[in-house]
Amino acid sequence: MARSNDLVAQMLDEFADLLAISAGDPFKVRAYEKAARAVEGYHVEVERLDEHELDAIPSVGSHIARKIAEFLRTGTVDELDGLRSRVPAGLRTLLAVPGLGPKRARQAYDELGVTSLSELLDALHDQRLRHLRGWGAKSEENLAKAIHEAQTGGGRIPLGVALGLAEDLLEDLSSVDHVSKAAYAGSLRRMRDTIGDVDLLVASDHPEPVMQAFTELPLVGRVVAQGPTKSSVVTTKGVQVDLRVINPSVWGAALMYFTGSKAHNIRLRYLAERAGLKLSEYGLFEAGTGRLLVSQTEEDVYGRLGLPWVPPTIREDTGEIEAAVAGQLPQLVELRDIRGDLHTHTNLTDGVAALPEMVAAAKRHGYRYYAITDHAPLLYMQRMTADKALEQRRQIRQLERQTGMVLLHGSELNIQPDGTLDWDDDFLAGFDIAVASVHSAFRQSRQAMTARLVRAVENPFVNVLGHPTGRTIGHRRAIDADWDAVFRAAACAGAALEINSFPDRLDLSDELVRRARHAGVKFAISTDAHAVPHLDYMRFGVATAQRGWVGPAEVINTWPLDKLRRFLAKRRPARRRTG
DNA sequence: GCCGTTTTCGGCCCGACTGTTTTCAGTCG
Repeated sequence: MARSNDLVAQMLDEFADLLAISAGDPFKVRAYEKAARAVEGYHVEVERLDEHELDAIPSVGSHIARKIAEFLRTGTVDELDGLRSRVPAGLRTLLAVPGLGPKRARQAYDELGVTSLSELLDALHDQRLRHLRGWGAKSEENLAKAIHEAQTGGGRIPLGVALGLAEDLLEDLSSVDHVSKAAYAGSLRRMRDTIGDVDLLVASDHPEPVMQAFTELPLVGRVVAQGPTKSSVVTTKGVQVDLRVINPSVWGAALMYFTGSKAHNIRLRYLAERAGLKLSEYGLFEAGTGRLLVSQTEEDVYGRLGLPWVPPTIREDTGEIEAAVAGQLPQLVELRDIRGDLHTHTNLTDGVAALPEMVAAAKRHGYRYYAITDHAPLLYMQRMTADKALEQRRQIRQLERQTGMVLLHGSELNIQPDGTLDWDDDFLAGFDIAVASVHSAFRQSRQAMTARLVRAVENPFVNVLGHPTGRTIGHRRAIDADWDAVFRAAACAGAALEINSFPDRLDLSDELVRRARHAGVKFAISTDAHAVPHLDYMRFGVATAQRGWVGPAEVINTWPLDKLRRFLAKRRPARRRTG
């Protein structure tokens, strides 16, 4: 089930949204948002805390602590119910439209009675919004575009959400009688960045009770179809989940079939056909006699086709079959290869955990080294200063001595529209590592953006280009640049490209990763963690790297420390003594 | 609503960008 911290954070976010729509005190709105982030990232499950302990969470005071306690006790909060009754249901969903905030959502409701996305689309269609104060034709046009983009995102859900849901469901299913194996398949197992519906596979000799249990799970909102071996449901949150129950003896063939991709399966069946065989979800058979040859494990089936087992993350028919036939499947980077995280934040800027907590968590992950890369001054809202950075460096050195862990003091710099960065060279030279990222002016022309990124990666102090395209999945599209030119420049200048593991970023994307490889760039797979639980996102970044066919040698944070240090240092001019 | 070695009251993330406004409001990061 969902972590209690996430449920509480959702509750507080709803509080903040409804207050904002009700034109409440903006500082109060922010207080709820801040508390939501603090709870979400808090290292202890809030359901285990009493009101006094809740109050001790930074950014949670006595009032919010009381509301959290009420929520955990009763499942709701009186004051929130009151707010809900005063704000039309549906109005809140409009805040998810990029570019539409609480003020304008409220205005559309007050003056046009708009309470839902479909009513907003009607109003757009009738050109009624442009007559409201502060609106015009251009705002209508931008809004229509934003809605269109969000919708053609296609109802797909981010990998991280789908995986969490699948794991919750599998945990429930595994405890059902007669279930011998349970796994997720489909695009989720291939770790695509977004997932259409969740495919689950269960091995059992008694399918009916398993199906019955599945359709009665608490997460199920609606049963779309229910049969003895296949059922489809829609969860309470609107995600479609398909379950297939198969005999344990055909596990391997079924898992292959339901993992896909469709294109990969078609190629395999073609290979089988040419060898006088027939491949289906029930196994690999002799075409003439129909005799079953293999079906139990994926390795068995691939093996009988004359192929090594193909990792699910590359089963897209983009060359993996040919490589497998030739015995040249790439060695892919694995989570266990990762020796450290090179992009993380603390509460010195917009993280929610203090430096010692993050370092302790990194140590629990078994990392050999760990970089702290808080934001730099040009992201004004973070109020970073040189003094703060130096004080943090002092603390880091002290923590290194205390924990015996190798800590790299870094910074996440801001790439300005002209490609320049925060701080001067002397100050930059004091950092162990610098990640440079675009945080503003996302809509420059391709030419300007390319020049901007190239200038940034060519800066001798820049080691990693952070979340290179700036996309947030389902929300903001990638910036426009000549990526091949950027990749060439990065490879030439010795700057690594980040594969940001945050599930709504996954940036670079698998496709761009593959292109970047061809330019010979190195990668840094990092979490961009803003809280302790975010460190677990590493697996999403690793999966994205795998989808891009990346091997461990190409990933700088699989390297031993001395090799990593040489990579980080080699581009820098000899450091001038600054006294 | 949260928070505090300048404050228990009075601040609170600050600037860019966009489109609308004839001087600024809303949204975003």
